[in-house]
Amino acid sequence: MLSKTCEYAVRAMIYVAQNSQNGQMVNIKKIAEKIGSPELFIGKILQGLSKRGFLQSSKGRYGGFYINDNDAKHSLADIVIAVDGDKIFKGCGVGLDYCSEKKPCPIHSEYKTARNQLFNIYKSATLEQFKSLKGSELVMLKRK
Amino acid sequence: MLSKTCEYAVRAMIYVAQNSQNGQMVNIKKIAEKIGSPELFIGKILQGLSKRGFLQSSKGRYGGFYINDNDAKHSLADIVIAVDGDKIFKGCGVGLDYCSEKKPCPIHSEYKTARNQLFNIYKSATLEQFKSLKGSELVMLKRK
DNA sequence: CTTAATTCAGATAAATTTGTCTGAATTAAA
DNA sequence: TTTAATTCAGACAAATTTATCTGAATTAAG
Ligand code: SF4
Ligand code: SF4
Repeated sequence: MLSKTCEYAVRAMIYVAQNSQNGQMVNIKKIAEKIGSPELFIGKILQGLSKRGFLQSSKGRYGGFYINDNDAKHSLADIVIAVDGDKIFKGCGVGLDYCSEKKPCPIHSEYKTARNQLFNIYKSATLEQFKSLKGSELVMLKRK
Repeated sequence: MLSKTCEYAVRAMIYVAQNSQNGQMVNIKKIAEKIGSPELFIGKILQGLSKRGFLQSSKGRYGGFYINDNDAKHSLADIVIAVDGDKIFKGCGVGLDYCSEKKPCPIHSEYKTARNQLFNIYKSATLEQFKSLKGSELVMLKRK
């Protein structure tokens, strides 16, 4: 399961991607409102991702965040790993440090398959894909 | 991803199940040592599960915990849900409150499939299965 | 140039999860 | 019956995650 920080990050990135067409950008206030997160918190999160090059920011009045064509190539998995690390995609089903392929437990093989599948889902879902969902097909990114 | 509490719980339950043959029981100290958890913490966790009927306890000197044939029918999913709730098996891939089947996002359908598969894995892995793994085939339940 | 709105940086605070302490109750063995 | 080892209950503490505050730097518009 994703951390709250990571959930906010993914939802925000999707929202920003969807609202970055031709020079458009969005500010923290709007983002927080749309994804249902604390304003200052998602601010911090995006500032971090921005520093690491996952999205662009523009300071000063009328500034905000946006995602260019290159940024939009990132997958949800990229974001998840950037924020939460890869434990969710690589970790053991019962919390052991390393998957002991030598002496696998009963669930090991199946668990690994399911985990890989989960990874593939997040990995093949790019921001670009979400970007192309417009208007009525726009996903509701706010909880409840 | 499971909480630490839940990981300890699952590993402990597996260990207790594996060491509950014909009247045998194990105490907290031994369990903690074998699964690599803080002693008092796994104590608290098992006391909770015991109250809820997931395993049996015997107080006083030479007491400890054990899992009877009926308890051993429980699946890992039962334990996970008891400790962490079912969010991990039912929740949304990006942290929304409810899966909106009406307007699904691009990952919805696949995500749901993977999530269900994960559930089935934990659900079909019973303590009984682990119990039958003895001796050299015994799983290493300690981290690292 | 001034102003207002924004990102940014670093400190702080609140909430939750994880872990510990203390002592009471229980029990089997000696 | 005494003793030692255990579970149990409830309070407490530490660590981590989540969230907020404060003020500085930046920038476009007027
Ligand atoms: S064999 Fe099972 S318990 Fe061991 S690392 Fe793999 S998933 Fe985890
Ligand atoms: S459609 Fe996607 S975002 Fe919406 S609830 Fe389902 S998994 Fe979550």
